[in-house]
Amino acid sequence: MAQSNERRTSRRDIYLRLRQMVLTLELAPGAALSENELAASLGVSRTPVRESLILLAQEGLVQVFPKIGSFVSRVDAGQVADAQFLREAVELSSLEDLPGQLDPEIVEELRNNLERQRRPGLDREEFFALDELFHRDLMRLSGHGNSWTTVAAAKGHLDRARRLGLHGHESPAVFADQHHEILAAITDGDTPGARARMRDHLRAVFNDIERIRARSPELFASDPATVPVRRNVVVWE
Amino acid sequence: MAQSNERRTSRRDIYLRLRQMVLTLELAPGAALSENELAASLGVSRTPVRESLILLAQEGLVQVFPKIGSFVSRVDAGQVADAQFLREAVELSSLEDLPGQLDPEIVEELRNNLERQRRPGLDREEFFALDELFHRDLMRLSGHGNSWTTVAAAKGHLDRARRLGLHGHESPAVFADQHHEILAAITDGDTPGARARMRDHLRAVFNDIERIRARSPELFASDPATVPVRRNVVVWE
DNA sequence: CGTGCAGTACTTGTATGGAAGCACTTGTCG
DNA sequence: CGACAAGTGCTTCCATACAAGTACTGCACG
Repeated sequence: MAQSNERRTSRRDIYLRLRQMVLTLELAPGAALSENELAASLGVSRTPVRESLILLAQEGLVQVFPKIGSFVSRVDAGQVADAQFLREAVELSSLEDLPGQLDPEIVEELRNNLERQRRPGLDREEFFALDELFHRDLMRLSGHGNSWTTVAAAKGHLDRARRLGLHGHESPAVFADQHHEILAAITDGDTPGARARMRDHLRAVFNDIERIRARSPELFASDPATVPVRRNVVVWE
Repeated sequence: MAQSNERRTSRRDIYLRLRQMVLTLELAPGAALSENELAASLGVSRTPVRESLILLAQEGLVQVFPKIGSFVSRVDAGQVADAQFLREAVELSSLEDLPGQLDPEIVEELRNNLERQRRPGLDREEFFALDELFHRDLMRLSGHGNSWTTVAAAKGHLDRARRLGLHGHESPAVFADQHHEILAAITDGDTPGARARMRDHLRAVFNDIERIRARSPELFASDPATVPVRRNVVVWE
């Protein structure tokens, strides 16, 4: 896209880096952040760090309590459900707008993507990256690629919950199969079938979450207005 | 909601104020902003102003060009269409999840709202505020009130376009009638009817935009990568 | 008169120093 | 021993100074 337009700036780097760390659970839900610490460890001043935290706070990925502290937000079950609803509504509606003739370039890309999803020895993050691209390209097929951006921004909590779900022995192969069926229905021109399979797929993803929530409740927010805990002294190394 | 939780902070005030000014067109699309000027006129330092602009930039309501300037973003036809798609998908899907027994409190609120929409002498901003609440409450009926927040955040461009559309002699009465029909279908338990009327309503809103775009093209972005113009020297007084 | 170049006035980005506030710790007094 | 209060150390917020970069302005020169 307008890649040359966006000048490289320290804030953008830090923002993307922190965001990735939160989404991949490298920064665990509930972890305490600190402008000073982050600034020191990232080698910049507090300003770009602080501005990044503010952006992440607007996305709901961190919580900032004035004069108290900043924390990686716990996975909120309500927000997960909201993101699920939003995503389902948008992705299913998008299927209704599929054109008669699919863009062969995107279809080719989707097929390549699917093949890579089946590659053995795929690690979790690689699979998630492919999954993200797959769903985005599906929406590009119907000309709603930009709306995927909004969905992607809103589903931070959902993504973290999914990563928790795949933390164990879950295999991504099941999801890859579902992806395959969805694409098959689309290329067959079977819109109702595509809708049904897409809905089943998204719900399957969602159902995993309740399972993991029962297993690791401490990563989820119990109360919408959670009380922040003071920084636990964690000596690393 | 958690009103007492959010402490009053200078940044939050400024952010909300600027956002309102952009959405109500008090700050016209394309207008040049300046951290220094805004800070001076708002009586604070650059910091909270700057942080607010960064947030608004993430919402797409302003554009910040490093070392060049900040500008109220022009209404982007693409973003308007994206917002329309998103909103339609979410609001229509929400209707599918309506419970058998509607919350009487919300229904009552919706009825009161409708009555006020018909009050003669209603000005534009009053109508928009009521419209906003009406659609939000509709989603609350199906338990998706939180998702409205996401939609509301994404439809900034759509809202500005709508305000342009109602700048002329348009009467909100037509929309109030449509609102009435939607609510009637819902309380009758006629979900398909509600869907159809809601879709017509949202499309009617959208169609107005193309009309106004033909009339005032300068407020719309011609090119996705618009070239910012240097601040025009406007001496006031 | 046209053209190029240096100067200037502005912009946002980053760094840094208090200001204000919260929570825990510790000492003191009943 | 228990309770209360001052102290300490941390946090984020805000203000401000400087750095880096852009675009316009006006003058000199061909």
